[in-house]
Amino acid sequence: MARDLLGCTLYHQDGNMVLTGRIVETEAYLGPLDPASHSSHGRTPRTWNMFGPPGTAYVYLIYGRYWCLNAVTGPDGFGAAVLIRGVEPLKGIDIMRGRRPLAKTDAMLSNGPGKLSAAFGVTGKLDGTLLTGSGPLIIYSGEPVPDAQVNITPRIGLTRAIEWPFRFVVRKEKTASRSATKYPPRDRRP
DNA sequence: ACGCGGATGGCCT
DNA sequence: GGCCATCCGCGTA
Repeated sequence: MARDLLGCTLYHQDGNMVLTGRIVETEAYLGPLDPASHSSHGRTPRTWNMFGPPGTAYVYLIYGRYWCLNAVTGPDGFGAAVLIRGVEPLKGIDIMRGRRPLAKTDAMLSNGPGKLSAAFGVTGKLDGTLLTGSGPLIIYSGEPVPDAQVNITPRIGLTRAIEWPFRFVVRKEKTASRSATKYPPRDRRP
């Protein structure tokens, strides 16, 4: 699912504003047996919606400042999700600029999980909403990204299971998050 | 390009 | 009390 979410569209209707972007970087969290997954500590108040049905948004606060958006991908009650790590801004760029005035380029508006949430206005209010329906936050299919354009690397920012190759990046994307060039391209299959 | 440190607050033991 | 799926600015090259 992390692989196939590349190229999909992130859509957010925020009041009377519409923001969209193309997903260019994702990270997989495999559920309770994945030591880096929030779900590995069981269903707690914070991780409640990570155990929801597939298509649920799991939005959590990290380091007290930044919201991170995940799409639940596992079966209801299982606790697998994909972190959306990078988006190429498409619509509503002026709104995003107003929210992230320090961004030097359009790409830097949303090339990171905390950045894209800030640019799109995604907060904990959207935790638990359905991404596959007609709600304010939607992910829908877009132009598929061919395998030749997909890099697979270890995940980023973790303290456990850091070598697992579950990060997926559209190659040569300026909107990939930090450390996009840190890891060389690998086999396209984990 | 890369590494470091500070900000900052909720969650879990 | 100790994490943390982060970001930014500043230092060194």
